[in-house]
Amino acid sequence: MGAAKSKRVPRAVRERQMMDAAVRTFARRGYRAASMDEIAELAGVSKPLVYLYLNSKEELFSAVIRREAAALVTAVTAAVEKDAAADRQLWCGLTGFFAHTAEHPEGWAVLHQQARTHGEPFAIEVAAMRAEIVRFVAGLIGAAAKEAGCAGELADREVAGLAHALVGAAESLAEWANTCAADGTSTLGVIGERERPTAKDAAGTLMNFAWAGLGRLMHGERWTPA
Amino acid sequence: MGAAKSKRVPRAVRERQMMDAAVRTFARRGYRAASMDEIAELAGVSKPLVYLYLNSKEELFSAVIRREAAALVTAVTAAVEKDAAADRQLWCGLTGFFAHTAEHPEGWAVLHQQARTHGEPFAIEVAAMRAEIVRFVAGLIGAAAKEAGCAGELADREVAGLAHALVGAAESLAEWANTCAADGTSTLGVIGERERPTAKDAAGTLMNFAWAGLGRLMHGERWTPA
Amino acid sequence: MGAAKSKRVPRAVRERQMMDAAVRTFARRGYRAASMDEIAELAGVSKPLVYLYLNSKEELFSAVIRREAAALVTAVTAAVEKDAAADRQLWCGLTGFFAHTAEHPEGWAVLHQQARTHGEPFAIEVAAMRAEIVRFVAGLIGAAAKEAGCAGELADREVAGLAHALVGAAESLAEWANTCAADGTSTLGVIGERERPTAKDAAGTLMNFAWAGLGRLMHGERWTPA
Amino acid sequence: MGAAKSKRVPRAVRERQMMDAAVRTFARRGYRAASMDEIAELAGVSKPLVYLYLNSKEELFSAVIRREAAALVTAVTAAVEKDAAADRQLWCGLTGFFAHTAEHPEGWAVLHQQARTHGEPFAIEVAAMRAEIVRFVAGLIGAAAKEAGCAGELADREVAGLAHALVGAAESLAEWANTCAADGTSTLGVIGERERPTAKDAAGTLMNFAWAGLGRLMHGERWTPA
DNA sequence: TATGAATGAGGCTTCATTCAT
DNA sequence: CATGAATGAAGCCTCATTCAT
Repeated sequence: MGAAKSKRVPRAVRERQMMDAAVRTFARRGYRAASMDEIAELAGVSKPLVYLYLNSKEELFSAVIRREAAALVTAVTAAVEKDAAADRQLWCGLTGFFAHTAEHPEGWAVLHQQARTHGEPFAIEVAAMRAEIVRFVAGLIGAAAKEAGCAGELADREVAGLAHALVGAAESLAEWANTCAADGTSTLGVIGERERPTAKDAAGTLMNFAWAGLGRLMHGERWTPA
Repeated sequence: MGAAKSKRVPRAVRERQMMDAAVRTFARRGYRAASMDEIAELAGVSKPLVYLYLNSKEELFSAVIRREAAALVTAVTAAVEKDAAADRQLWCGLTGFFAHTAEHPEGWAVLHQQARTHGEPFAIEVAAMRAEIVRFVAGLIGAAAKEAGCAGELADREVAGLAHALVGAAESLAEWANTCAADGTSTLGVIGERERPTAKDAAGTLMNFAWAGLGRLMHGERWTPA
Repeated sequence: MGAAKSKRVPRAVRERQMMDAAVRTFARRGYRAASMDEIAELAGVSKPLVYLYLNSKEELFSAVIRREAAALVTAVTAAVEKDAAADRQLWCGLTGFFAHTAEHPEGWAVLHQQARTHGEPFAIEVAAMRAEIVRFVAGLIGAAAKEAGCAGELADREVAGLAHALVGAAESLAEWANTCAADGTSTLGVIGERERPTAKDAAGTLMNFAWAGLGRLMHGERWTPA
Repeated sequence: MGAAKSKRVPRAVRERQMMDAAVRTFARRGYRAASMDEIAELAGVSKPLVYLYLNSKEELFSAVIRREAAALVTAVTAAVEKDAAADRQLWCGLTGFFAHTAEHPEGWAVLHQQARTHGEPFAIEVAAMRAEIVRFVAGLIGAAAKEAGCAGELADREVAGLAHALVGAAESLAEWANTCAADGTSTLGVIGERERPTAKDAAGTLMNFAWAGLGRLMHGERWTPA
């Protein structure tokens, strides 16, 4: 299983191997159910070495979260074209987001499902990353409003709420996509759609879903129950 | 502790007490970290009685999920006005959803955070409930399209994607609202807004966010990257 | 080994069995080297039961110390004749002390060797017991001085030092006696004397050693280096 | 950390550094709780080097005991004036003993507290040292008896018991003194006196306590319970 | 002379689960 | 209907010790 049994590996490499194994295991089993034994075996090392390098299950999880969060933020940031129009930037970011979560489903699972479920010490790290992204999106919405010459129509608070909803929808779509994609053994895919959307499809769906609506909002057209 | 020590209680009542305790405990600690000891104590009974009535931790969790899922579906279903217009129906459903998740945050936490995080046996039950809701929403979108006389503009697949995004956004908002509402000690609420939105506010935000965009879509106005 | 396998024993009894096993094991191996496994086996129960009743190794050790300290103080206290002369009281106390430590060598070993060696939480309990005894002895010395009509000759501080030395000598003799008495396998007994002194012998030795000297001190005869 | 990292140090020096670190660590933590890691770090070397030079934890501890025991015996021996009167010799020896234990509290702690607590292999080495000292003291008592012209009054066995008690009292005083001297944070010092006695004070206390009594004994005056 | 890399073994603790009453 | 007594299995973590350089 784990890597071919190669002895005497430099620390940095071993640490990466261990964290890879940890991401996988935490994603598959959840924080509590994942055992250090399993992680060590998957990494192809003995348990004491994991402790020597990463100190404890908690610190290991924390390190994993930080690494995956940084990778995600980097991917999204790198995907946007800096000087494009706001809608273009948002589309780029979403595409980057969906592409990254599709390529690293286990990292995304750890961030989205596990970290938020297991108490403050971890949730805070994820919340910080999420807040960064929400701020970025809110900035784009605000910029778009200005570009459209209707800054006054949207209160800051409203912009924040919309950004939150957008990010939430994106997260939800990403998880849904990954659930569909799981190998054929999963019974979950059976319910609902089957084919996994590409990153561009997902981004397009979301842009259509939201951006168009934002356009109306910016022109003061609001939906009201009555 | 838990309930006042009253002996000789009929089975149905005892079972409800146990499941209430279980919901609370699972929501607070997560599936793995919740101990049968804690659940039994919180329910005010001895552990063997829990096993006598609910057989095992797994079955107990399963029963909890089914109960909470049914309650949520019932609440949402009951909230819609059967013969109203599609947008009105959607708004009603969303309002009912946000109201129920706000009144039963622990049930919602178990459904949304715990059940999906802990392997197939449980996730399937939640996925089924979610699929039911998604179908309902998709039906509304389709109906709205028909009402607007533009059925042909939206492919079924597109409708399903939009329904998914809408449900995802709603779930995200619901969780966010509950996180805000947690007692002041939570550091998570600090990031982003502070005041918890009412159910109607949340539903309105989402309708504005999505419905308006849907309107455009139905008229064939699509957003494209180029 | 451990007691004949008797199931379903009331808690109080089981707790005593466990503590007996613990005293034995701690005395034999020392606090750190004693394993909960060994204690449980010696007590004839499973390890979880030990934890259920006594919570942790630390608490178990603490409980053992308290029990043994109380037993020793009780034994010494019970041995003195309340209204006798001071020297008689001291002799009685010493006899009781030597008799108790001889009958409970493992308890004494835990108090004298283990508890003082393993950090404050435990050492404090023993120090408290020891202080109680030292105060008692100091009181007797003071009383004797008064009886002899020479209260002024001995400063309080001097009395305390003497009491300390006397208690220390008694402890040392008790340990020495127990070391001698250890079964034939011990190589320690070979060095020095062989026959174990009786409690009365030991008390007599100490009275002769110290009391007679105190007599001189009380009359102002002091030893000086020059 | 420990010493400044100086490479290529001759073996003898390195060994001393290691044993110094070991004494300190064993005194602070106890034999079992002391880890080879901590010792190596405190010595400023890598763990394999410790094993290369000292083979195992057990041998290291043994070496430490031998070194400290030899140092103590040497100090006591060197302190006595060879041709002085017996009482003078005893006083000198006690003074030397208290001075040495005060200057090397960690070595004394290892000898007195740790070595005797951890099984035969180590206890024997300490017992041997102790026996040597006891014989020396017994010799002095015998000599004193002869000097006083009353050799017949004291049986050999009685002399041995008295020597034991005297040594025990001295040990007890030494430990008590070191306990007092520990930094102000120790709660143990609070019980009993506060100021640490000098070596000469301690020796004087003991001489007064014991020697005077011995004088009486030598003249046939015995204390009897009745 | 000296060390970074690595592990087998074992200890403390907890938990889901079952008897016997 | 209800429980006090009890345990097998497993998890986290640490340690003394060695290998290859």
